[in-house]
Amino acid sequence: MTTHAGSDLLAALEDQGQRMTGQRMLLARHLESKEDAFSAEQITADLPGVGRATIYRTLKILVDAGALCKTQMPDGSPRYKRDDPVHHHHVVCTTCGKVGEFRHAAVERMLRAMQNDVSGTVVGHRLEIFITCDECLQGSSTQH
Amino acid sequence: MTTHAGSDLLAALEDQGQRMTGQRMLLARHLESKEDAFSAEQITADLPGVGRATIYRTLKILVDAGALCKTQMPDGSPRYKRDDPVHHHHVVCTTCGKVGEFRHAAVERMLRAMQNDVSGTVVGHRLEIFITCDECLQGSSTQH
DNA sequence: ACCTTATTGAGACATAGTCTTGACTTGACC
DNA sequence: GGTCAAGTCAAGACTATGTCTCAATAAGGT
Repeated sequence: MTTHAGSDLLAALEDQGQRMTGQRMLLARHLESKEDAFSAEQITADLPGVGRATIYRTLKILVDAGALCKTQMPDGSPRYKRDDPVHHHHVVCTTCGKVGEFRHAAVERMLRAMQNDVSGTVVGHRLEIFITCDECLQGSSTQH
Repeated sequence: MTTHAGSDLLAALEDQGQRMTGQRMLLARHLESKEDAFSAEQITADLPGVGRATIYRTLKILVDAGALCKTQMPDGSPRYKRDDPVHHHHVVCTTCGKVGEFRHAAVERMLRAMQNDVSGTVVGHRLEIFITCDECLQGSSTQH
């Protein structure tokens, strides 16, 4: 067994048949420490020793492998986040940028209904819910 | 009345209290002629006489005014499209890039259910359905 | 230890914008 | 019709998010 204890990200890379390089281990370790959603650029700033191309390349591999989720802010700018690999959607706070997950039966039901309604074959979807989270609501009300 | 016959886009700009400049009229007239979704960059190529910044600025104004819709391809690249101003979502063919609209009770029902489920206040959402449209399906099957 | 092959970093290139600045228009007021 | 402030313009610098190429390096199987 070549499992790297506690790192699902490294495991995901291995599963993809990728080589374990120093940069990837650095990156994986760094991402494990991130609780919140982050931009690729943040990571390049955090890890000046790792090239930009490598970071973008590795993020892409991890997204494709399902070990990382990519979501988009209301303005379209992308954010990455470690997430449950099971299918879900994102709740994004437009104020603080925090990203949460949700699964809701109504969503899946809606998507099934959709399939019968559109002409052509549904191959995917994207759903994001934008909110102002409780913390940000409190923050703005105390500033009154 | 200063209505510009047949141009809801110009009307939208006026409603926003924007000045009617030559560039904006050119742009509006050009957009009226577009049936399908387009990228901002296409427009800059179509109208070499109008500056890039002006085009991006005006598109943004039109999107904010609800006269134009902005949607995103699966890879995140944005497309603009003239659309019904009533609330709807987009069906995007991942093969030919054609963008259609749809409205479905299940979607709105789902969003209402959502409201009660997330912590915070829902301020918006984004939903795109990716399909392979009938034409593209036929095209690929005949190539077999 | 060796050798093949994947991976890396640097930097060019592409796309989608935003921002600044000095010049030019609009449109409102006379 | 002329004046003038404020809004708008084009050019071009700058940012973010990627992708691609290429020469140099490092993994990892044997």
